[in-house]
Amino acid sequence: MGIKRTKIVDALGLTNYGSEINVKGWVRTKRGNKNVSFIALNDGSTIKNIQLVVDAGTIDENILKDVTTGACISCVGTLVQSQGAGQSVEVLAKSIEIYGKADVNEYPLQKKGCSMEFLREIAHLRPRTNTFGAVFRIRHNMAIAIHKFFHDRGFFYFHTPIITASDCEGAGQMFQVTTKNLYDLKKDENGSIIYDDDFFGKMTSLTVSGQLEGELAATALGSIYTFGPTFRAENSNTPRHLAEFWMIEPEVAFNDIEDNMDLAEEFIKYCVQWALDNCQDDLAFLNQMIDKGLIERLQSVLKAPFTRLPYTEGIKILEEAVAKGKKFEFPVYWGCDLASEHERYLVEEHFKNPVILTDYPKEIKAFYMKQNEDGKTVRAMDVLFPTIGEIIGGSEREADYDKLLTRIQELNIPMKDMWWYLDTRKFGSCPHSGFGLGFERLLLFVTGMTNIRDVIPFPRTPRSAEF
RNA sequence: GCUUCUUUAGCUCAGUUGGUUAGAGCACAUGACUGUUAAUCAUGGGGUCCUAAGUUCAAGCCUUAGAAGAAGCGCCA
Repeated sequence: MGIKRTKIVDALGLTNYGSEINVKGWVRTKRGNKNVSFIALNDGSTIKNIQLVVDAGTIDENILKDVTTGACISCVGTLVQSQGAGQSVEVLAKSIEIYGKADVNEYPLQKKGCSMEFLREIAHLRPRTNTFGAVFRIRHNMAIAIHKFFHDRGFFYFHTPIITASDCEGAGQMFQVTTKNLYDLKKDENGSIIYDDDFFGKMTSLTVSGQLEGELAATALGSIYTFGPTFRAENSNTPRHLAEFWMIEPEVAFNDIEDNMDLAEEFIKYCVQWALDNCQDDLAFLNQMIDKGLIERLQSVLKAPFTRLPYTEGIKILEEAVAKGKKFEFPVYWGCDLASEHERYLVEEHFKNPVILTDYPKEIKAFYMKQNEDGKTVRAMDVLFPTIGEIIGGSEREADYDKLLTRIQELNIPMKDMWWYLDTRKFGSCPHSGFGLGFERLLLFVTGMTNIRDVIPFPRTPRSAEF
């Protein structure tokens, strides 16, 4: 053929009508009559298809009959202005080469009407759909936005380990990592498994958070962020949980809780703005097909500051709501952990705006959070979004060695896992803050998808690790 | 893990009080149409009604158990 391939995203912007062009991609639909056929071709470079026009007799019938939905083809033709209404540019086909046929009786993707559940069962093919093409292009763009946001502000991308020997990183259940023969486990006299001969010589697991190591980096490089896979072995069956997900965890020396909130809010707004600026076609599609209010909701998040509210004030609002007759399944009182119905009331009914809740009772938050002077609360912050709930959890960290040690001992956290973490407070301790943002939860918000299994290419959830 | 719901054609679904041969749209095949936009129109093929046991003269429909999926909740990001 000899003509260099043009990506469809570029071809659609060309105006040098009459010149020869080569496009390659997967057939979405073919339609027409005995005089002319129309082929909608997509190569993933954009959600838009390019239309190939085949005049009768131009292309061998035997080739044309293999141009079916799902087939992969290469087409050389003339770039022309479209006579039809749906597009401005199209390709008048001169020759078509079939790269890969797709048997119409076996190819599972339909032109319309597939449920998200069905597409999950064919996750190896679902990126070829409009919806998942859009989602995964946006996913890429969000990853780029995240790196650009932090890089532009002098943060360093820091790689924390995926395999860890500490079992106290968070409250989450962990996946164990071992090369031991599980059919023949050696045990000591107490029945405990002996790990001396395991690969690392001790029990190891997949990380549930890079935060503790991230803090080590922040106390050296100043401002860092992590962005990597994270694993939780919780038996969580919800549209907001994955066993394997990606998390972004910035950690900044000398930031207090206010700086931390500023960073979180600026960060989320930057990502949303990036999507609006760089993913217009994909967002327009999702806005039309998945969620009619998507673009408007994205724009509205950018307009107003997030509502910032101490936990104690939040409890007051909830108690007032109960007094006025609002019914909650779980009781509201100072000290209670907020259930999602409580969070949703604050975000979706009371404020109708993203809410950053701060200063939670220390009993319901992690050991490393900085204790307030009141002796009761800690400088935690949760960023709560409509429908998806907690999108960010973070805090100012406890910088005082004695306070942190006391808290660790109160909670019976083993020192063998904590000595190196405590050293950051022992040697040149500094105030610092950070947070964790669930990448897929951000994507839920940005794409309007409602199930987290549909914003990651190959979801891992309880009883599901296919592909 | 708890609660609820769902499972019928390749896909999305309907199926009345238990009653004779289980339906529709899309997809697919064939045909029609001189430019279609999820093309349209006509005709046609296509079924382990999730699995097992039970009740009944008779079960897609009722009962019990199981499986898979989803939603709500808990845990959290």
